[in-house]
Amino acid sequence: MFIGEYKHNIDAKGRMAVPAKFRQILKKGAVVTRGLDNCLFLYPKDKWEEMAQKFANLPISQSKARAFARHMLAGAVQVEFDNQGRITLPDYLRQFATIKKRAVIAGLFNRLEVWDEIAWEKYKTNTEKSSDDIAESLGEMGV
Amino acid sequence: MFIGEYKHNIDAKGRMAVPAKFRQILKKGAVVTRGLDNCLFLYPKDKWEEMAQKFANLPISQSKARAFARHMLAGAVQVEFDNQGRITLPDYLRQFATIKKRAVIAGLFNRLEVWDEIAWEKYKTNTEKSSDDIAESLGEMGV
DNA sequence: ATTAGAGTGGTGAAAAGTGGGGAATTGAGG
DNA sequence: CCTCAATTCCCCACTTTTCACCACTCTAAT
Repeated sequence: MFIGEYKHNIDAKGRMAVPAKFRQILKKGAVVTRGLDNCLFLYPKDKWEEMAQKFANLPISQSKARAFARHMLAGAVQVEFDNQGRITLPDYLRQFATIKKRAVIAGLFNRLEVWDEIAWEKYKTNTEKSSDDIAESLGEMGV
Repeated sequence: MFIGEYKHNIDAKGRMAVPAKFRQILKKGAVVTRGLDNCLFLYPKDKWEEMAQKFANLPISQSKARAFARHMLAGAVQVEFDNQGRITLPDYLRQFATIKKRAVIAGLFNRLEVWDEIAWEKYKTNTEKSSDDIAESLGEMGV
């Protein structure tokens, strides 16, 4: 599955190389969508459909649920690989994540996340400061 | 299992020799990740997957859970041994643990820890002074 | 003293990442 | 229906990094 942290460039045409070790998994199809914390989520197609099903089944009566479903579902695109193992990220997704040139790809087990490099560094320093909190939370999460 | 303390060098390419007596255990695969107190954790693959499964299933909707999953999962890499019994530590992990050249490998029963030598010495002197106090607190945790 | 195992360092070939050019496609205007 | 421009996509070429392999040193044990 997906783990690790990779720094890649995005060229003028919005193309981004996917780490080689993940291409095999994504070969059957991949879906990118708006994620949380201003990053993009990239799912293998089958995993995506499973998630989409969950979002679609959220109670339609609650406005928060509707907003979340729209966020995740309406922003999704299926992406294809070129011969160099790159995918093209549409403008509106790059803008959403404020990705200019340097991007970070993070493996989160069953999905990849795509971050603007600076945003990623900021997020890390912010959350590492509270790493004690996080460690304490281990108990709460049953780890 | 893993016990003991070893001082090894890391070369310009980020390669570090793993103590020979542990290689057999890690032969089937090993995963390094950001640990706590600014050191790295090294787990046998099967042990790690067990943990990763828990991280991956944390609720995606809670920001604390996302932060923790990113710390542990995005910080992880599967490492392979070369013919000399070395593993390569990626830049971002060496930076995280502030490891330059001299590293300490410590056996913690079911995991190995990798420390920058100086950080390790500091940590030891700090905790040795207060180890009596620590021992007192352990009682509260049922040790 | 010799040998075997462990740790360290360097070198060359292969793979991965990056950038750009040209053909094919699409869509609008004549 | 045809032409032209704009965009997309595919392919080629270059650069950088990674990985596998080889060689040396040091320690320890026979």
